[in-house]
Amino acid sequence: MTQPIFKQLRLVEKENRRLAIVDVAERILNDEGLEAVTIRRVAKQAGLSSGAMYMYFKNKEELMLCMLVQNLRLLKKDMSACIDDNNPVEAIKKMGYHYMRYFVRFGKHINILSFAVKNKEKYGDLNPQMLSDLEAVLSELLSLVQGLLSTPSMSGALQGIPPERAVPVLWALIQGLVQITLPIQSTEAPTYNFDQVIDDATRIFTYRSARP
Amino acid sequence: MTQPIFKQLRLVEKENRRLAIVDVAERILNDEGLEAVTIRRVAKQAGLSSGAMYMYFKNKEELMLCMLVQNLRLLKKDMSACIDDNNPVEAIKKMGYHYMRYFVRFGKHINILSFAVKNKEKYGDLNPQMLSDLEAVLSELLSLVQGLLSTPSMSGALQGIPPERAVPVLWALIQGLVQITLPIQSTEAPTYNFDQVIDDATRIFTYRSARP
Amino acid sequence: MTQPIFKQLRLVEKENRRLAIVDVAERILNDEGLEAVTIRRVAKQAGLSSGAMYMYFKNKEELMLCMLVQNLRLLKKDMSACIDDNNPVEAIKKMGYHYMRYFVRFGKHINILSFAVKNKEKYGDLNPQMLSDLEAVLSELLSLVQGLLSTPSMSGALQGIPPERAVPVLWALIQGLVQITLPIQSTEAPTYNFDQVIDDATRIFTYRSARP
Amino acid sequence: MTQPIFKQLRLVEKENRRLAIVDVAERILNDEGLEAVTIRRVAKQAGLSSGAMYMYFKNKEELMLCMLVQNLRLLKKDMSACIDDNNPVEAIKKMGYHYMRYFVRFGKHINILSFAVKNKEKYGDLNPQMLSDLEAVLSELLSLVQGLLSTPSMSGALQGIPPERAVPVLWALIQGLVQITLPIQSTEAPTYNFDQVIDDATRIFTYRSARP
DNA sequence: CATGAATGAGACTTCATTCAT
DNA sequence: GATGAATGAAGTCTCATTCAT
Repeated sequence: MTQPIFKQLRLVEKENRRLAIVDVAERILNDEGLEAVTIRRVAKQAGLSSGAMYMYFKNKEELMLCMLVQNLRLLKKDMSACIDDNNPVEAIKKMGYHYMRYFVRFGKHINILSFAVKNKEKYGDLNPQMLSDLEAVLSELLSLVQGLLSTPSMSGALQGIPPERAVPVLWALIQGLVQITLPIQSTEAPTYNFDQVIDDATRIFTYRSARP
Repeated sequence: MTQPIFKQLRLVEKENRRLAIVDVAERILNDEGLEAVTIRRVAKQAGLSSGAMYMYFKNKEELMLCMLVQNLRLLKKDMSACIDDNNPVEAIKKMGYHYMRYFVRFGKHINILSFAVKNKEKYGDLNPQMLSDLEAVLSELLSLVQGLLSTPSMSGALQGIPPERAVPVLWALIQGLVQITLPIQSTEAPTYNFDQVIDDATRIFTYRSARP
Repeated sequence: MTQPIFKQLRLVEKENRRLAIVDVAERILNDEGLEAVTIRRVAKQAGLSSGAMYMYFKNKEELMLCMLVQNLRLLKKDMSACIDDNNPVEAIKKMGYHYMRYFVRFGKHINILSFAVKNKEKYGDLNPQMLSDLEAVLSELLSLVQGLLSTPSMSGALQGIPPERAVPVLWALIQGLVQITLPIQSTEAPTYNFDQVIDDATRIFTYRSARP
Repeated sequence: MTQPIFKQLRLVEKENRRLAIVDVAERILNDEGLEAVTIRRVAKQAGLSSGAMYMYFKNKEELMLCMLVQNLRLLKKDMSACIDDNNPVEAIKKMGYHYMRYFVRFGKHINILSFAVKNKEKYGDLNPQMLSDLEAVLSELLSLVQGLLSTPSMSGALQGIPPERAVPVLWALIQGLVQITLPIQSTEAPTYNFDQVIDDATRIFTYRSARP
């Protein structure tokens, strides 16, 4: 009867070490780019042998997936804090800002959805637990946005389009904005600026809601 | 007197072979993803030795750049055909459609802008001709969209935001839409559909212009 | 408590394998010339995959440097054994002989000094430990020669030139002798013979010391 | 009867073009180092196709050999101008200076003798004409030095050693001096200086001749 | 549990040389 | 004579992954 508890503790420790490794991997991703995220480098910086990595992740792919889920959870947490039914326009802007930060951290390197989809085809043998975690956090994110679009004050802007259908539009707008302004912003003479563009976008997008 | 003609013919042939190689590279990009686009594989599928590739492209980077420019030209051609000042909303939709096709073909794998920016820093020695070609086609594309947004019937939707500032918003929206709907669409039970989403988006985006 | 010992043993083994690889590289250098010393060939003859070479040497350059240091250490050991303050002339001859052997083994292919200088510029990231080893053994070698030239019985031959300035002259003479006699000696009908030439050289060089 | 003249002219032209190519190769050797001397690069800079190179040189090896002979001829010409029976010591210094210049130009990259010997083994099929040219110019060079050492005023320094045996000693000294001082001289804080070292060397070497 | 040596494939790239045109 | 496209081998190096210890 004591065994199960032991085992459980072991599992918890293992999960913690997993997270620690993911942290290291993320730091490398940020500091040196996607190509620098190699099993060896992560292992070394995590104080492990490269062989040991395979005790925590079946694959390099699984490590990447784990990073993705981790980051999406963070994004969800940040976005949750933005909800403000009294001022959905402002909330949208804030969400956009958090998405940008997520994008800079992670999304820049790995596209969520194409990753998920592509890998479902190729690596059908990825950890199913992790895949369902991914789906879970994704749907939570969408719910967040949908909740926002369901506030009465937004209905004007949506022009009768049901919120669940407006979600992808809003999400797409934000993602597109980030992607398009980000690389330009790092130029010497940036022609666009994220803050301004997102401001314009929300103005256009929420025209009706502004003056009900 | 015949020599120059000969040489010119040679050059034309060479250019054709370049394009053929780019075609092969693109096929691989589509079928197997970005990482599969290696000099070796392209060469083999093009029926060349890997060494011969360097007769046509100084670099792997130059090959990629060549693909990018090629695709953007196609996109511009397709978009140009959509211009319709009498019905800018419809034009936007069509452009979105073409952008989607471009994105499926190419943009999915390589982000234009981040590519351009990153490489300007790292590979200052890329074929300058090609780089200026890239800049040219990019600015032409932007002009197209800007032209569209400058039609009187659009001014309502923009709410006083000058067209040049609305361009990135529109572009971002389209790009975002494509990215977000595309991978989901290829799922077994797609929850979104590109055509519908872009329809909703234009409805929201151009609310004012619809009923002046 | 046993772990550290284990690790140490591992390190010793690794160092031994390094040396074994250097041995192989040297054999190739001797048998087939400098250009034949490629990572691939060394690896194959050492019974390794080319990839494995990079466990022992960060670079091809590091391998070369390792060979160089190894050989200079041998040279120094051999030269040290020649010191004989009572008969510096004979000592010089013996040193010349050892330098010749070193030269045949290694120096023929790679010029110490130009290697050291060139690489300090280009590869500032070479193993610093090894670079300092190189400098150490080089200065020890120079000290040896300088010590020899500082014996009172040599002062006559130097004609007031301080020993530290005579060092390069002597060294150069020996290096030049070796280089010039060696290739000719391997001809079918050698016109010069190292032993005779070095004999003549010391006679000329140390004229005064011979009859004080 | 006219044919032979034609052919002869053709041959002269061909020889001239050969020399032009050698010139180009040498420029590359000087400017960019030995590894930069590739058939392609030489061809391009000479305004030829790479294929055409093989009309003038059977091999890359033959091109190198041609460069070598060319340079030795230049060296011989320069050295010839130094002969001064009244002041052989000064003449030796000047010869050393010219050897240094030759060395910087060419010898630095390719060792005469080891080249000659090695290639006689490996490439027995090198142009025999050229090989005999090489031998000829080499022996002329040795004669020059030998002539210098045969002047009466030198006999003291040689201590009875016949001039033909002193030749390699002197040559070796010079070659060694150049090799040893040159790389150090390009350091930031050069410890040796060619002019000074050669001065010291001649002082030691010609002790007797200075004060008969 | 953990190590790290080793593999084997593959990445990009350059080169001397040949040969159809 | 001359071209330049093409080859094939070789170069250095990195990586995910496995396995004896």
